[in-house]
Amino acid sequence: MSTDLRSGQVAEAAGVNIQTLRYYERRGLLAEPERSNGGHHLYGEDAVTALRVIKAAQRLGFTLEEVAELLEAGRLRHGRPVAGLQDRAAAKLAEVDAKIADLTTIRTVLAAAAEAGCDDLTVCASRTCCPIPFTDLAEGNRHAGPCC
Amino acid sequence: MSTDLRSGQVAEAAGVNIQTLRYYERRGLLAEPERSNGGHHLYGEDAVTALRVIKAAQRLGFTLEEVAELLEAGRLRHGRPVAGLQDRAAAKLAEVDAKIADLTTIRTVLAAAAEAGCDDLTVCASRTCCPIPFTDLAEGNRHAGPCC
DNA sequence: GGTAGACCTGTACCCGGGTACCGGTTGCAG
DNA sequence: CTGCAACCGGTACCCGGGTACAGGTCTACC
Repeated sequence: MSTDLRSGQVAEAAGVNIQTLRYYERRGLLAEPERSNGGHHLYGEDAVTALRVIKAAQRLGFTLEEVAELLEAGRLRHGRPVAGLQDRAAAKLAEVDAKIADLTTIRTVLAAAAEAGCDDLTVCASRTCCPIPFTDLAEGNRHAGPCC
Repeated sequence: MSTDLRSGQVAEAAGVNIQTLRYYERRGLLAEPERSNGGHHLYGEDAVTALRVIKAAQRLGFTLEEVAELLEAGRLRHGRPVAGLQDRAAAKLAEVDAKIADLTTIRTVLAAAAEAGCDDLTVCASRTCCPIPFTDLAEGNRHAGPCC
């Protein structure tokens, strides 16, 4: 019933490079499929789904390592509850929120810089009228508002 | 008048690693300073400021290469207007906005996944009730809302 | 059964942004 | 004047996420 796909077809269908497919297999994100007599990989439809899942998780902000854990957890979870998708999604949600907040700060600063007509960073850095909070930004502070 | 600082002191003051200091010099982000007879770098206070500027720009989302261009542009600009900080800040602002929008989408999806009680990605991917839009996400689509 | 094109494995390289190690000077305090 | 920390340049390595290339094999179609 598995509609025997070749690697090129799978890669194509999922929109990834063949090398990437191989790479995911090496990293354990994708199960090694059946082989033809000659050693060619023979995938089922589910491989395409799996790739899409990986890509989706990646876009949700998970690293490949996290994706691997997530899939592994899913595979093992049968019955007993492993700290699974739910918890991790919640944690990732917090991360994403933090990142959004951070970018929002940055947005504010950039907008201020654009509006204030800053033109040269090195000059701005020594003028008190510049809205860029160099020191705070350098230290990676959140919630750093314009200084003046 | 330059309060002759040594590399360790500069690095310390700016909160970076000495190797990083060297690295920035190699990349042309930082002017090579005076040297002592023995070849030790002798920095002025301005080096610390320069480092802070670099770090700030980096946190605003500029790559080191962009920072280098920005500084270069500032240095050359004297008089005639080069496409300087202003334009780039505006462009970067757009990028940041796009990134925020993207993350917001992701946030929505993660929240939905958490709420729907998804537990296993591979299982979810084949159930229509899962709110994760695998296909859309895989293709990197913006504005991909929950599918059901 | 020949041949084009897809596929195989293995290894090496790319990017950005650093960081680490090494063996050899310098600077400064005691 | 000695000893030790700090510094020097150069090179090599790290991370994450791939991508490329070489040289050999398989499949499918004519």
